[in-house]
Amino acid sequence: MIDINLIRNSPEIVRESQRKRNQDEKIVDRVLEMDRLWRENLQTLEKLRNLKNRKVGEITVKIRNGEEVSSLKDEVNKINEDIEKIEKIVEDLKNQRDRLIWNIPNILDDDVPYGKDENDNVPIKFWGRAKVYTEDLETFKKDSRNSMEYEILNERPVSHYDIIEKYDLADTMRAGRVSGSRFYFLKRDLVKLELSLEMFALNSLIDKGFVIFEPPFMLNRRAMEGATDLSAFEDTIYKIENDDLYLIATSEHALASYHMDEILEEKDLPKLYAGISPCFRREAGSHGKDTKGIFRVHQFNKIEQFVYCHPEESKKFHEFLLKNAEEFYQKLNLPYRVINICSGDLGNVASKKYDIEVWMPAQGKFREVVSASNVKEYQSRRLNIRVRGKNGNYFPHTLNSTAIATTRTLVAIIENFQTKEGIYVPEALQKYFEKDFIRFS
RNA sequence: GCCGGGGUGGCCGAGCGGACAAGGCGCAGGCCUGGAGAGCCUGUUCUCCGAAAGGGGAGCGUGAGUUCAAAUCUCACCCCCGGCGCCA
Repeated sequence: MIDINLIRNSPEIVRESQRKRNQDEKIVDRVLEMDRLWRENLQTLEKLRNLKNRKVGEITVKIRNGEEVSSLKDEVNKINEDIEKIEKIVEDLKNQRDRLIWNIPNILDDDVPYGKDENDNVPIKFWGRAKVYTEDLETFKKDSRNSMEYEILNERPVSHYDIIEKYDLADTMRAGRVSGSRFYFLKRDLVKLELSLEMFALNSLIDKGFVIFEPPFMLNRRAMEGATDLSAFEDTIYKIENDDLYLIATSEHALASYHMDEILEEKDLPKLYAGISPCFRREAGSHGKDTKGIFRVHQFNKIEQFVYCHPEESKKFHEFLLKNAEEFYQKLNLPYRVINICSGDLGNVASKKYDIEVWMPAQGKFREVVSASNVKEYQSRRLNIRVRGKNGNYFPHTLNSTAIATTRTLVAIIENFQTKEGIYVPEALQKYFEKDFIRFS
């Protein structure tokens, strides 16, 4: 949620942000109008309540003195009728205003490049040596801005889907029967490889000073609404029937609402949290995309970084989170690029976002594995999380970033490290996996 | 799930129909001091009007109700503690 005072005092900033996001800027004027009407009526209401309070005070005094009060009672009853009427109007106006504000996306950071859609995202960093099938070379050179080393493959690597089905490392057919499409049974070595990824990421984050959490996998409506936005409720979030509960789509949701309605102490900032949890996503509106295998699924496990910090430090921590995530992929030796998400492709909650995309040699594309967002005070306002400051309380900034999303990283490993005989296990995972190779049999 | 006990400000805690939610702790500012401490004063949630000084309104787990008046009474729901039951 953005600050109503920002809309009141600098509506042009909000309009500009809306324009760059390709979103309605007239909403700003509707908010201002509702706000004006609300304040007008609130004034009237408060004057009436003040009058009533004074009358009730008179009654108190008179009763003490044993005087007659029935005419005063009648007066108060009359005022109460007026109060009741105008209370409804005020409440209604405030709800209308707040619903509008609630739906305004976060104000864009100055660093966000202008763009219409994902094609305008700006690659800013490249790392590693990619394996590129000859037919993909042109795409690769374009997408890597000619800034990455590569080696040519004369044969296209086998898709992760074919490998996991053929060697029984996962079963999506039976999962389809018992749960539906986009579900999977992970099996055999892939289960252990996933656990190795998780241990690797958790231990690294502990070393960097993060406190690790396994959060609740369901949240109530208030917490979920504070952590997400309305479009997430429609496209992403699973609702539990008969209960006020919603399945988290990432542990970010739980870690953001962890401090809901609290006032934090300045000396306790920054708070570096890491969550490990399954992520449940409806994937509504993604029909036809990545329908096979485990790349885009309704349920996967993820280790997430989350930070609460002083507003002046969020820029710094955004880079910190990205650096941590990059380190994981470097240690896994997976070639990647970092992109700065453009205004038209940015989600409502983020003010600025980086994605890490790993080169997938079987798909011949860079694919998203990490998303790192600076949310600034958008979530802390919605969740009513404040920091006690010397000159009054303020809203902390929150940030989140994937550390490792297991299924997508498994896909990256299968695509990048396969041979005819099996899959090489990245060195960083070997001490957890206890083998260096998954042999096809 | 059942039977008790409870939910008050940043924290502790009194109030259990009537005048500003007592008191304490913590924190911030001021006075005092050579400096600190002690002591004294003010402030410590949200919100509206106001340039400010200042003034108003709301707020006692949540929501409804009774009353001129509700932290206080009634009802429903949520959460915490204890006991019983069930249970991986």
